[in-house]
Amino acid sequence: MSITIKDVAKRANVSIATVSRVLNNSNIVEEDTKKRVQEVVRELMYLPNNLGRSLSIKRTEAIGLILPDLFGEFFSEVIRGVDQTAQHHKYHLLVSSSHDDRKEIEAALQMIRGRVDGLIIMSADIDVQTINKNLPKSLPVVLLNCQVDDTSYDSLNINNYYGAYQMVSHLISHGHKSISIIKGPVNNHDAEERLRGYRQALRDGKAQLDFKLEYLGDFSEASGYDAARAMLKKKTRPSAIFAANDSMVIGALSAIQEAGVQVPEEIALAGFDDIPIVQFVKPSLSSVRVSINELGVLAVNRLIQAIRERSKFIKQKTLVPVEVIPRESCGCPKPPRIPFYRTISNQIEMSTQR
Amino acid sequence: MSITIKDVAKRANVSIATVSRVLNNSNIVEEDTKKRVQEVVRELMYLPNNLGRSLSIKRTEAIGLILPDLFGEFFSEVIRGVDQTAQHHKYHLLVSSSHDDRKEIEAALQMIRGRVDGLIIMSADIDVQTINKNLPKSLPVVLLNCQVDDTSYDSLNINNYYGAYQMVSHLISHGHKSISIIKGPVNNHDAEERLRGYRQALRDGKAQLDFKLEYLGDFSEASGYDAARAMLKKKTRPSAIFAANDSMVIGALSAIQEAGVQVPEEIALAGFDDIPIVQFVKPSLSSVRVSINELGVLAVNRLIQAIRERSKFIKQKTLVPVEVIPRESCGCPKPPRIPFYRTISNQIEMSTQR
DNA sequence: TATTATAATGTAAACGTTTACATAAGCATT
DNA sequence: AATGCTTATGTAAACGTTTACATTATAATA
Repeated sequence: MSITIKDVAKRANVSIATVSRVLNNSNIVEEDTKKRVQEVVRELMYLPNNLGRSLSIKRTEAIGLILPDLFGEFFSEVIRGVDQTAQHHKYHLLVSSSHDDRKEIEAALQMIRGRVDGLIIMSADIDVQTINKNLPKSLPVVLLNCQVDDTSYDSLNINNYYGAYQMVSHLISHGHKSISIIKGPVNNHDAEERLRGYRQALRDGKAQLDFKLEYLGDFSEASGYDAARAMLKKKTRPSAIFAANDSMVIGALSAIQEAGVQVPEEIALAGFDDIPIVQFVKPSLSSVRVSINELGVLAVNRLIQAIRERSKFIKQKTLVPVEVIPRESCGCPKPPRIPFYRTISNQIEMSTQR
Repeated sequence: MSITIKDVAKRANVSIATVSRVLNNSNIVEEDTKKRVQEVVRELMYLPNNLGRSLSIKRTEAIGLILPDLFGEFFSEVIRGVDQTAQHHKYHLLVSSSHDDRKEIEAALQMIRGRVDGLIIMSADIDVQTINKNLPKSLPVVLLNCQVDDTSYDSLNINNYYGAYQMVSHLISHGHKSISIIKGPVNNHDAEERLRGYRQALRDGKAQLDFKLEYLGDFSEASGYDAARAMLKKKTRPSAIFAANDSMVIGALSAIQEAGVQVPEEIALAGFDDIPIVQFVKPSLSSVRVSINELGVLAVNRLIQAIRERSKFIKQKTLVPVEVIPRESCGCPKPPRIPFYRTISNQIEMSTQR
């Protein structure tokens, strides 16, 4: 069927060892034979088989990435960061998705096993057991935004606490003393951390810390809308609102504008995540940008280090930095719009232009 | 190092063949031995090695996808379609990116070779030679939106012609007789096809076909802006504008609104690609949606067929259907906004909620 | 009881590489 | 001329599986 190293060896009148040496340009092969072998390789259009090679050298020179989904801008950004960094380290990338489904996660782990030298896993509800059961202990693994308490895996998490802290501190620096929060759902780890950051910023900034200022939301636009309506009904309303995510801040904005209240003059707004829409609404919304790309970059760097150092590698928990993006809604001037290269249109054209 | 089938065999006092049979639950193994082997497998936490397996059975049960980039909503959508369909067919997915770079494309092809049973390639400037040189003739390949004239590869392309034709016909159905086009760059295949569709629709719809109505653009927002300004300066202006992509239609909208002209009352607008922003601007913009997801689905289906049928498989060129999405800018009522699940925010939360 | 069919298991080759080791040839050194 | 060193090449084992074929044990048949 396919042309193998044996065919080349036979045709060039050498042993397969010599052919292999030529291919991996080992320097101990005579110029003459080298030429002859290369000639035959071209002639037969021989292409080495990676499976055989990997099996032999016990390396695949590829790393794996398992995501809950491959869909949407967030995961796309992760993939991009991972891809670029992997390529930079001369590693190839293998992507798989789990759809946050127990069965599929196991299938993904099993499929990827043996095909990669290391693995990055991003999944909300993966547990250490599942990983242990489906991956050899020897395979380097980095967990991305997984909520595992276990210290037996290296892990990276978004610094929700610090992001919220920074954003709220920024609001305080605008002179706000009474800042409400629209919280995320209970038992959500991100939400809890963001709340914690909010509270600490109030304490440190000597602003009003009061449970009355805390409203419950569930990360949905609707819950943000409801929370803002509730605030506006009160006798005294806060001078600023920090929502635990952007969806809720958008909902809140609707409610506030409906009530004829001016943003940011009468009430300032800030969110979290920096989703694309926040820069298109009016006024543009201040938010905390999660450097998703960097998430991927860091993950790969940790992983490669783990692969290289093997048992010497020290596992740790890393917090990925975030960045406050001030816009009109907190009282800052509107920054320039992001470049257009992000849009589908341009991508299609980029991919089809010669 | 790692536990292999031999370790299991030794421990269970059977041959590796028997262990293999148990693992692939061949039915010709006695219940007793089966139990014993399974016991040992659990005990040693044995995990079969995929490389060895694939090498032996000459199948990997994976397909590859090579994209120009892994970044952004467009490719993300492609990946999603491919991923889902592959999973449906019990194939795993391996993704790699080329960055539209000659060297990287070759590296990607070489790396993926042997690791997959079939390959989907999406790249603007790949040529048949490169593929031939780096992939065995026996590997099934499907080309996605590549401009290759060669018939030796199965290929899928977006139906630019029909999309433009449909959109312009839609404008005509609104009563427009004088419809301008802002063309894409010359020598761009997509642009040419969209222009062709525009002209044919005018012919068939008995609307005014006149080179004076055709303005040159380069797919950029700025070029759309310029083209619209030029139109507005003329004595008689068209009653509708069809831009060859959405970026340009957004630029045109700016120019038109600056001039104080009403959309769609005084001039109607339509674009191509259906990028996310078009539904957020005011008025929302009618566009042609490229079913990117379907692109991926179709590609996988073709590929799997090619893998299954091998030499019996008949290569062809397929055009992927597109869909007109009427919105306010062409005079249609505003359709409901797309659900919010597409945004980064929700994805983060979805991926971290338990 | 001898023969044959069936079922369970083992043996070994195969998949396509790499590489430690062996071999052989050439050459310089004594 | 014998020895050792270098260099080029070959041999064969190894990587971890699957599987055709061989072997053995067991049951069914005459």
